[in-house]
Amino acid sequence: MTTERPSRPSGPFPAAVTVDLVILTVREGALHVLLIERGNEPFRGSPALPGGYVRPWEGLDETALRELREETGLDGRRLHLEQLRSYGAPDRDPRGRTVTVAYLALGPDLPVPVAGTDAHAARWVPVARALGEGFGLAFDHAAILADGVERARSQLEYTTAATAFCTEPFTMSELRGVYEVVWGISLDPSNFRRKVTRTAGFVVPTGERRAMESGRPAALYRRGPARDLYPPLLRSSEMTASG
Amino acid sequence: MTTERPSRPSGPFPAAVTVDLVILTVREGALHVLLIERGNEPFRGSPALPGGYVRPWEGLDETALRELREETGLDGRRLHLEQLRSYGAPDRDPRGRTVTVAYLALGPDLPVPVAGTDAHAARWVPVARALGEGFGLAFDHAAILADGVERARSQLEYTTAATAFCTEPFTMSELRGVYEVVWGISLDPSNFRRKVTRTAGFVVPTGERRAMESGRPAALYRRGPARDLYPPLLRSSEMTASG
DNA sequence: GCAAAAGTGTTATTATTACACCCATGA
DNA sequence: TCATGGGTGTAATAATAACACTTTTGC
Repeated sequence: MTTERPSRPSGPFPAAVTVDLVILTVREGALHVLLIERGNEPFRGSPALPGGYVRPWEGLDETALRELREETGLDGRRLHLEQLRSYGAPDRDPRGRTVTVAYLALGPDLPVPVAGTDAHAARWVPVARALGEGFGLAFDHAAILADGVERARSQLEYTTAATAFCTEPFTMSELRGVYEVVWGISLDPSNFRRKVTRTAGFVVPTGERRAMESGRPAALYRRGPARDLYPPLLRSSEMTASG
Repeated sequence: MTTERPSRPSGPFPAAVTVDLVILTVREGALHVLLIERGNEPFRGSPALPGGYVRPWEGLDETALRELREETGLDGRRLHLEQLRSYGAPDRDPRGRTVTVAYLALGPDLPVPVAGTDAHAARWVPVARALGEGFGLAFDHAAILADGVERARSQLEYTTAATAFCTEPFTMSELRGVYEVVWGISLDPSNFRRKVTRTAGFVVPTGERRAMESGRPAALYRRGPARDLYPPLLRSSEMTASG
């Protein structure tokens, strides 16, 4: 709280606070989200975003990190993890008033959540399907997921977050593929390369090369220290929509 | 909530949920924030962001709108109002666990909060002072305010939010002044004008003019329908720092 | 050699920047 | 007429977009 309002009877009332995670990755040429299957009512059996209650002694970020570790076995400090926004419609949970703080995590194609301690039926689902008709995401999770995807798209414009989707070391094609998959458009390879390599600190070449299935071997890169992109890499300027 | 975790005893525990408002305006050539003076412990007598408890039947946006109306007497639907982010450090309120959802409101130089029903000692404070040494904002409100200011700066780059600071109708100078005050830099008047007028829907000319203290009368404009700026008006590209 | 993908170069277009200069008004 | 912003024009620079072309691999 922060401001009492003695003149108006509106003191604190108990609410449950949770953290839900929108964990995105790029797999098989499509954006995927990590979903679990609910084991309890309400929405028993429905797919849902992983998440859980904030514990009394935890900060919100801490809860997000813990949930991420529990659900995926991954160290959140090595992923892109940021608070997305909060959702608190009074009827969002039929059991009672809950407010959830959503977090967005971006990571490379993780070895499927099996490492998690209690990864109950966690699985990767293409975002297009999870947001499609009749998929039936629990609660308001479809809206949260949609917001998360939009945030991810925007992050690709102004930050180096795309590298979070790549397993190091990665090729320029792989990085470009992230943009293409997340934005759903095609980018001109040569213009993309120029943009990335000329942005100081976006990627650093390892000097190594990797042979591809076919064609000339590609140079390998790692994430650079830069976090922000200037100038940004705007999707509306669609470099090239060469299907 | 969303995910129970039967294997781990971590059920819901009561937390108070509040909404705090970062209400910004431009006055006398400086960015100001609306602060109240706390009447109760803790931080009794300290300046703080206006805010209050979320009521049982309210959504978060509703609470923000209600608080805005109560504190300033203004209709939030006519201001730029958006969720900023949430803060939930376990020790942020000594009375107990609270999570606050901060909102950012941008408005023209409001007729000082007197209209509010219970505007207890609400006043405009220059942001530079509120964030300065020894000002003593309650709770973690200094961090929230800093985040709000940074968000506002960023919004000016990518959206037409700057018009929210202007009283209609406004002149090009007034709009430019908003950018200069919020960003703390000087902009080249002619380049700024070109940028604004060439962005479809940013502003619409009224056809009227207003005589200034000195010099040629300035054309008047109103907010246009556009919400996003493309291309953006980036502050790093500092048009001109002719300060 | 051929296909395929990496990578380089070149040009046209657009956006940004800097700044010169004219316009309309009050004093 | 002068001082003071408002407002227009223009040229240099930088970024983007489109696309031709060369390189290096596997087969």
